[in-house]
Amino acid sequence: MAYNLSEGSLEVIMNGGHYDKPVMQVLGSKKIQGSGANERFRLLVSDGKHSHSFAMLATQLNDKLITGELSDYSVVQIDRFVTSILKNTGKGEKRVMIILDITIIAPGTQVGKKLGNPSTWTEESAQSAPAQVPVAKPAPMPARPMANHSAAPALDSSMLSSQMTHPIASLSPYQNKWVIKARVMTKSAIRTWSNAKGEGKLFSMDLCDESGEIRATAFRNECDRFYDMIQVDKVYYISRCQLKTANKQYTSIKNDYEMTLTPDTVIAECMEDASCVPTIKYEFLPISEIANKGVDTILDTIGVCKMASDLQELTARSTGKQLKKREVTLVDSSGGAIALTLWGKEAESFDGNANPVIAAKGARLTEFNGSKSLSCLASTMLRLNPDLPEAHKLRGWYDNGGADMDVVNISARAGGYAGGSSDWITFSEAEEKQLGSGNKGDYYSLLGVLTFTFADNAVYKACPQEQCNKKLVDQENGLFRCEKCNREYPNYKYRLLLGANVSDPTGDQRITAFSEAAEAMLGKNSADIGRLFEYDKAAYAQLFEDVKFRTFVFKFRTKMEVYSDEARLKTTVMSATPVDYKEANARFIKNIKALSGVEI
DNA sequence: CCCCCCCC
Repeated sequence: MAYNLSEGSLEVIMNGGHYDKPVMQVLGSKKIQGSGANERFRLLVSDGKHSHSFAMLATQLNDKLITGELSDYSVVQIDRFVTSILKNTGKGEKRVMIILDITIIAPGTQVGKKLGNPSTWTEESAQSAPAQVPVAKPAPMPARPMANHSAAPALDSSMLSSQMTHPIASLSPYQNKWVIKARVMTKSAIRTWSNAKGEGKLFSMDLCDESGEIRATAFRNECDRFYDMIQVDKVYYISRCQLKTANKQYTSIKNDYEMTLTPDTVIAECMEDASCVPTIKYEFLPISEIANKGVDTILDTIGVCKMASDLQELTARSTGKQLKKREVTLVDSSGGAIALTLWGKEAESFDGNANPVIAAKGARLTEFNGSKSLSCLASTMLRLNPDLPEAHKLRGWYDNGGADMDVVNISARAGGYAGGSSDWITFSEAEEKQLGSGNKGDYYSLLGVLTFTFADNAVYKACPQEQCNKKLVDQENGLFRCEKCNREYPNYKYRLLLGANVSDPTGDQRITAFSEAAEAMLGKNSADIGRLFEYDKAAYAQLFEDVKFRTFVFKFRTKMEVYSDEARLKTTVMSATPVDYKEANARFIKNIKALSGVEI
């Protein structure tokens, strides 16, 4: 089969002209920076006449390279691209093409060879080539910042066309003459800080265009100057910011750099058609797949708000700060449900009565008591009933039976059956990970055998008050005293405090189980066990014999505690459930697959 | 220059 490359298109593009949907061949690719989500690739392309490694792949197309879909020798149609002039490359100006959209006409394996005999395109060939189109220059900027530092009028936006702006993906600290045309995806509230280095205030915003995204932060004066002007979803021309390397630790924005607004920064709203600038880019993860992600992952998801809690007010233990939160439960057609925690004003104003669709960008995955949920950060963007295809699809699904669908709640609390949301580990793994050594205590699940129970003193007379489970002191006069309530009662309730040993193939652990967990293991409630203890010592002893060597799925909380100068792990049973062997086998098979790479 | 993002 013959492939028609757009011969001569490269020349036109390198001279700053436009060529509609050129067909080129990919001859090579090279990673030029970043890793993971921040990788960026350069392509060696040929139009059959010339070849040149001036093409950069917009990051959203990286997958095509990584998956091999876009391989060497592929013939592609470049559906959309922008060019940008890079300065300070050591050789003066250098034009690059950023590929925004691509159609693979023929895979590399099918083409299998270099087409034609392209010569390497050089600056010299540029000069010798007829200048068919005037070279687009970066937009003219005012020579100096406006004296009054007013933001808006400094730029005559009519002088700018999208052709004269720079793609966000091309920005770097080595080049300062640029104008971007970008949409504000998110804008934070103003925050103040005070530390050893000083104090101040700031807000940040996340910007995007066709080529990529970037975070911009405004401090102190710039914070005052731009905060009111910047509106989410609007498109602005922005220039003269300082670029620096982004600290990936604090953002999920896909860019190696971030920008800081300076006294010279100019921002003007784009008043013309800005439909070419994309709106927020989501990478929605189906809710059922969120459980597979690691804690602290920042992710996007969309779901219908099935339930919303009341507004809760609480005090942060660490900072003493007053907090307001509301927990909403999101469901989607993947059959998953997850809790999303809203904070502050967002929590206050939220109304879940009409079961809105919620799109969340940049929520953080957290884990508590072994179950996962999402939490909003200051930078998380929530949209209610957004005009997105995914949202309309979900609405239709929910209103036509989805509301009644059985869902697996990833955020189900421990104590009940947690729906298999957290992995089982072994005692040796718990030790390796030094679980329990932190301040907060750690939670883990484990498949283990109860090898010994300390039956003596496993049952005690507890304060009859519902919330108080304190052990009572027998006054020997028919009354029982609770030290905690500072009262005497004629009655009591039985509670359990069961010490036991649990073993698994890698080790064993002394554990403590309180009433609910102990009842689950012993298969009798505390009151019945209390009666046996009083009236049928043999049956009581037998109960603790019978439970020995039974296997449970334990959920533990473990924490290092010091008893008379000796550090010891205190491990409490949060829940103990009988083994569902079908589910257990599914876990083991999954592990074997993961470890061996062998399909079973 | 922030980088905290909370709680059960």
